[in-house]
Amino acid sequence: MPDTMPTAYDPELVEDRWYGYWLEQDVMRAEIDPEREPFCIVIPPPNVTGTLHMGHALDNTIQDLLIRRRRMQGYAALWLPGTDHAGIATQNVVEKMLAEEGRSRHDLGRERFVELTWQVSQDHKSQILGQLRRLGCSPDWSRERFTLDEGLSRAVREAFVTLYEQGLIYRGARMINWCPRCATGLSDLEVEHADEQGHLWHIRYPEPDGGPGVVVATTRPETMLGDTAVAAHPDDERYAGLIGRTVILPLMDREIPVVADDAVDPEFGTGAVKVTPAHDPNDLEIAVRHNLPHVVVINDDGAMTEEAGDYAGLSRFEAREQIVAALEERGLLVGIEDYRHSVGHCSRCHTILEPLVSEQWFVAMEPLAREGLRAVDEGLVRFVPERWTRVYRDWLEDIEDWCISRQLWWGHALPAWWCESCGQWTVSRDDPTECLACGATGLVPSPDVLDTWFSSGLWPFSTLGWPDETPELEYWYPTSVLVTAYDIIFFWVARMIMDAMHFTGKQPFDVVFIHGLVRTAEGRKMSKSLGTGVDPLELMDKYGADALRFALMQMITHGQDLRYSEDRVVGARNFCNKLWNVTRFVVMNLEDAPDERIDLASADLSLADRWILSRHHRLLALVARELEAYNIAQAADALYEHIWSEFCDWYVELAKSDLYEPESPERRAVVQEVLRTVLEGFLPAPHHALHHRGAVAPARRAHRPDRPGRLPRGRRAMARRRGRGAHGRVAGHRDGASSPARGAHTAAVAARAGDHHRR
RNA sequence: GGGCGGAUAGCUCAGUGGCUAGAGCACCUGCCUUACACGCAGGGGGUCGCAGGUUCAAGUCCUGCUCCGCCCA
Repeated sequence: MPDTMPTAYDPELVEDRWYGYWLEQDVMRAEIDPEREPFCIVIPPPNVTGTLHMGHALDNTIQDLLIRRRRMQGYAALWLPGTDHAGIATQNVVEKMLAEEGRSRHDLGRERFVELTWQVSQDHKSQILGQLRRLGCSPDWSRERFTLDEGLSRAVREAFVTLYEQGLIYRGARMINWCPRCATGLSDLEVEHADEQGHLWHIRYPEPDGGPGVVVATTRPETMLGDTAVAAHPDDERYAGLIGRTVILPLMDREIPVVADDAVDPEFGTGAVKVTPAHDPNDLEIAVRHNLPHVVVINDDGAMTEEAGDYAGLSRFEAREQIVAALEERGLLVGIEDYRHSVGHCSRCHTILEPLVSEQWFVAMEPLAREGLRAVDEGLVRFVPERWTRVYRDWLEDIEDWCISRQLWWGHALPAWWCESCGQWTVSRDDPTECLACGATGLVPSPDVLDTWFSSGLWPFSTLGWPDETPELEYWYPTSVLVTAYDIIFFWVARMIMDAMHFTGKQPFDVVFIHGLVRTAEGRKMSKSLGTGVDPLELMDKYGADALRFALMQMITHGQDLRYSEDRVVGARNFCNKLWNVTRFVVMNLEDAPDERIDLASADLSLADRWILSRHHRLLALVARELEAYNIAQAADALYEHIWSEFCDWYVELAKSDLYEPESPERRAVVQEVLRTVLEGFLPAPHHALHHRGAVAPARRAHRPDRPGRLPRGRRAMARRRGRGAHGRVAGHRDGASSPARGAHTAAVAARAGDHHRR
């Protein structure tokens, strides 16, 4: 046996092979079973924008740990895999590909662009799923979903139409964030604010009679062309005399009023501000209060409109330069100061956004937010760590309506049709042939698609068959745990909770386990474009999937970002090697052990025997407790400590004399029994290896019911011995984790240990 | 401006009022001892961010402050 076990652990020899074996044995499939308790995790669907990064490796390692543990405990444990079409993100990826060839999406046209994006996304999807397999993940592959597949698209329509019928989706002209490059509206969440060094330009707006007028300060002089007023605080004595009078808007020679408004901060700039209702949300509010007209001077594409007079057609940046120059020439530029201010950028392409008034579709969030708050208030959803509850709550308590329409090509079509006859919208579950308002035919489908997060919000129940009342939904929903990073609490977690409460009347999951982001050793963000990304595939090739997984598990802190360094994976790989070798040692020394187990409770135990058994039971209890509390790193560290420092360094060393020169055959047999008992505690597989030397039928032990009231749990053979494949053939068991090959060293060790204690 | 998190060994981090504050990595010394050199035995290394307070006892609880990071507006 030892001659077929190399002295150094070699993941390549076992990982693929065992994954294939699990597939062959169908151990990942979850089936509805009224005799068992359901347990369900739906995967946070990776975006089909590319391949998996370290964050995914972390997220999915945790999920695999949780699902394997429950599977081994006898639950009907479903881990539902899938991917997200990721609307704007994927569209951007494909547009960048085209840009490299000097083409744009418009060169292809909508139909061909969407076709291309399908190809690209399918390509990414298969890579992603392959990476999950490489990582050793054990979802039920037969239930894989994609946000754009037929069933989920139907769920999206159902949700949209229902909200519309309930008056919670409406269409209207509102000021929204507009990305001139993507040429679409965005939600508030898709805006990335960054402090940038800019200028505060002080511009004089003279009085019609040539009087000095007022000096306003602005960071965006190009918008002045659309000014329809100047405003000052009502208590600001500097401008008391000007309120109610007019000034001349330079360059446009338009007479505009000076108004008093509480919203003006007297401390900012000169205390007088220009009012551009069409291009600034705060100015729009002032305009509403003072009944001011709107003048649109910047277009959808970021160029100046006809309303911009001499500047029409220029880009907003060129216009700024020329306007500043023109003002200076006319002596109206009173001063320029350096000024750091926050600028909104498109979270996908980083273009500076324009606030524009635009006709879009919105979800009225307030009623939904109330339901979302109820979910946490009543304890239906529990955040782990608990402090994220407040982050979630604060956002919901102060929520704005959600702009859900996107002027993109990649995504779910908005189920709305425009009637050219009466100008009304028809919103419908099925493609309508005539206008619901006037009955006219010739409806024009909306060209818009939905915000990608609209479909993600339905994910926990749409993947289980909603809106149909499927057996899966009935059995596994609400799901058990959601595992995700804190950066998508608003985008995704909150919306899932609100949608679930609204559409299903139940929480989408009982627990949200929030983890941090994987950062570089220096604490920087990992990013492919910055060259700071680390490819999990490369690490797995170098050290094995288990080493990566165990390293990640050890690094998990509650909600803290974790700093990755390769040293950690090396350490975990060494631990894998330790496990391999102690297994080797035990296997070698149990060649002649009897199949009959010794009852340690009545055996004549040495001090060392009693010590290690006591430490071992303490470890099993500790791991179980830590995992129930989602203290994954603590569980991993406890295992590491116990296996290495207690079992290997002390017990195995002490056992050698009893094995090599025993006082009596009985003594030797007892030590052998202790060795296998402890080893099985964290590595169930040797159980088989030790008992299948001869002709013992694997099935007998594999199906040993080891807990009354539960269905039999399988045990996995240690079938790595070449030429003895039969020993590893354990048919029909449902245990997907107990192989020393992969699961054993990471998730399954922890899961197994915890499970052991539960019995 | 509001909120959250962090500050403990050179680095990354545990530490849930109670023994001499721990681990991994790194470093130093000695070992290829028949499970493992991806290893073994041993060693050095700390003003627990600062200042107060509570307590028989504080890295841990309270107050204030400093610095770093993140989120929101």
